[in-house]
Amino acid sequence: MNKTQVKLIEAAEREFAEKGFHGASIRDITSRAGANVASVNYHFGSKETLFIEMIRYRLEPLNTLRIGMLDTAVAKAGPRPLRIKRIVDILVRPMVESLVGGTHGEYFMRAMGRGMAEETAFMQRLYKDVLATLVTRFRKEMRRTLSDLPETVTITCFTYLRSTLSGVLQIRKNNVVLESGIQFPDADTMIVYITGGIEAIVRNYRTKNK
Amino acid sequence: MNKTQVKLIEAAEREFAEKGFHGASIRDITSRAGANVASVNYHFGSKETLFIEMIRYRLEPLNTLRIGMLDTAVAKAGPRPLRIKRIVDILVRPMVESLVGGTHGEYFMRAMGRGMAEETAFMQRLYKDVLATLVTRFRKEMRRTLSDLPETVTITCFTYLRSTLSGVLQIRKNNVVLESGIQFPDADTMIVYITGGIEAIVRNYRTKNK
DNA sequence: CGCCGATTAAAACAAACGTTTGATTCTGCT
DNA sequence: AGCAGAATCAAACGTTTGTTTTAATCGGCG
Repeated sequence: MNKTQVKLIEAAEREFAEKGFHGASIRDITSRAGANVASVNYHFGSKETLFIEMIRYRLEPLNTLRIGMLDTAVAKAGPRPLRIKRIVDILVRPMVESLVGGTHGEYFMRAMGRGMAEETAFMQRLYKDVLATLVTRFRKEMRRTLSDLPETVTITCFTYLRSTLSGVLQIRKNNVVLESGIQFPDADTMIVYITGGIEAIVRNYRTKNK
Repeated sequence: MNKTQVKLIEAAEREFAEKGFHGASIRDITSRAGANVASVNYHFGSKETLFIEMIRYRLEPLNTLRIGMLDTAVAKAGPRPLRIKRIVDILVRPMVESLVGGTHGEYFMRAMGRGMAEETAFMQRLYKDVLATLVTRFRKEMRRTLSDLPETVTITCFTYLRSTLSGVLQIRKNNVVLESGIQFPDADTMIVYITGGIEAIVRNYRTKNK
């Protein structure tokens, strides 16, 4: 990954974040990066691949970090399954904190959120390339924690977790639509919210089928 | 709203749902509607206005319904503030059930979800036209329920509620990205989840500041 | 029928899009 | 210095975009 490629990726983050995949043009991106129009196609082959590589560039280290954290947590817990809150924490915190921290984080997350909301076709590729391992790994762990419940419940919980995450990702710091008093999320509250939601679903299921 | 206009709106719902605002073209929409390319500009003035009118067409009745339900609930409760679950229920159920019910609902919701994720500029108009009243009304009610807490907590709760909602809206019945075992949400579980999340935030705040 | 405003149809519009080309410059190595 | 391969550049490619224009058609009313 050379200098121009990184400049292009960083420009792409901002443009995709602000305009979405279709809304941002290669000319916007390259001129922001101070590069030639042809540079995207030269270095990445296509606009789609640029998007994918942009995701991979930030998400791959993040995901290995998360899987690492999950592994050590599991190792430390021994035979006991992890608590819901722990799983959610590992899944959410590194992501949100990288979002609040560095300048790029915010743009990247929104770019990803919008891209995932927008596209259908080529997102399969992104899923298989960068997300599949993470999702199955975390779902397996969640399954172990909720082993007494049917799998559908686990899936439901995971669906809401993902929806909340992707919904939150799309919030921009100076929100336009939601204008009056939207609050940029911090990791702690978000974990509390998601965990609370999941535990409520579990509780609800248990009392209904006891 | 004449026949052609309705046909255009229904076609727009599907196209916008499947391709997003920028991804769907006027030619896609008109040819699906069996109308001429010029019809959108003749009847609605522009692609953007078509989108706005499409939202208004479905959302306005839904919102008056929701505000009506909230009013009667408040009237019945008398001086007592509504419970969180009640507020969430009224906000979520009519929406999700119109989504699961009629054929159009699903497309419309996804179209809205994607549109809101995509756009920045002209969504302000949509917000002021169709969403503002609803949001402030419900937030006022939530504020009354959580009156012992600082307003920032209410805002936080409402932010997560909105994020979850918008995240869930974007789920498509046959999901591609999330492929293996995503579950289309039902109103009940969704209400349980959101309420559980909000109550967890509230609980968390109270124990920290007791 | 004959007229008129409303609607539809086909064609053309300029602008913007992603991508390709071919020449030019830059870079590292012998 | 001189060469080869990589990178950059301006220019142009063919499409597609939203929108406009102009002519044809429709529907109701006197």
